Amino acid sequence: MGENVKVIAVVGPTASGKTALGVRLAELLGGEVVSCDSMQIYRGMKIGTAAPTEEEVRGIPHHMIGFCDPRRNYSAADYVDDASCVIADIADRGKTPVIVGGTGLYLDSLLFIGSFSEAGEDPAVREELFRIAGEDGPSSLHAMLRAIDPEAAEKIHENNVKRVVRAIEVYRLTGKTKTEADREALAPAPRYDATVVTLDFEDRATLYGRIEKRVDKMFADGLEDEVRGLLERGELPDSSTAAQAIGYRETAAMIRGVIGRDEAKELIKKNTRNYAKRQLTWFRRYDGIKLFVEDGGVIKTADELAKEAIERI
RNA sequence: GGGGGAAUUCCCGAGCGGCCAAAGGGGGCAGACUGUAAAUCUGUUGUCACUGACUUCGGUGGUUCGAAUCCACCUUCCCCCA
Repeated sequence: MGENVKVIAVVGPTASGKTALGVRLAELLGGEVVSCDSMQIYRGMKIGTAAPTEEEVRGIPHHMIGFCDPRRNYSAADYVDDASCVIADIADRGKTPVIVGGTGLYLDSLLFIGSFSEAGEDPAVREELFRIAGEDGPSSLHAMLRAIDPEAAEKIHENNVKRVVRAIEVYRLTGKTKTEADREALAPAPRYDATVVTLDFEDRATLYGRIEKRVDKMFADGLEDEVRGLLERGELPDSSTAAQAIGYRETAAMIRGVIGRDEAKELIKKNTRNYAKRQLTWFRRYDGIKLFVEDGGVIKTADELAKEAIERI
């Protein structure tokens, strides 16, 4: 994987039309799609993650979708390892990798962070640290971090227990502070020659309307059955990353009778809106090509967007 | 027809004479993000000429140095008796 491998990345909030644009770009450029989505990774989670369908794919090969057991907790580091191989392979065959997805951390990791530190994960350490936070309060845990890595403590809010835990975990595992480990892991140069195309909306209400429609469609397409199946096969344990996915956690709660159907639907819509907002915030920092999906209130087609993008590459 | 209760900032909801532009929650908006990331967390949310001023707590009029808080009437809603 040389730095001169050219890739194009299509990013944007959920329901912005990334899939169609990605496919169209792949058609126009002679490429294959590499998904960058932390939940489409998992097997058997098609409807709720809006994974591209047979019809949407239009014969373009798609990678990094539906291959991981949902009981397994995939990570950003796993993604970089796997996606790098896929991209190298596509490039070797003389085709253009088109990265399509909405998971900011995965995209950053793949495109801009050289490598991860050698510090993996240790469930036992995490459990212990979470216990401390639970019993003595988040500030105690944060104080622990401050003692070993003041710089990280400065950056991480004490209430953000997950991150405080990770920072201490890195130290426990490697003897190096998180700050040191991250510094070492940063590569001097990005690993690809990447062009990032960011999708956005002039009017947020348009996006929200699309989200609403998409969620209704998911239910109509059988989201409930999909989730029930996962639950019955024991493939969606509460502790799994997959069980955190929007649409799945609410539907699971509905199936268990914790919330009603309408409530579940509304919750999914709201959570998806909030998620879309976070994605927008993340993607705003990228340089590259910014495309608005609408033009004076009219939604552009994938073809129009693709041509606009190619012109500006 | 009679009796009782309630109207609070986008929503729910506390406040019951000064410390109230008004707790808390929800929602919205903005931000952070290096192995859980569709996760996790932070800030902000009446207006402005913003360490201060101005307009808000159903409406009108009172009481008071001072009212979202007390009184009168009006409007709307809820409950009980008929």
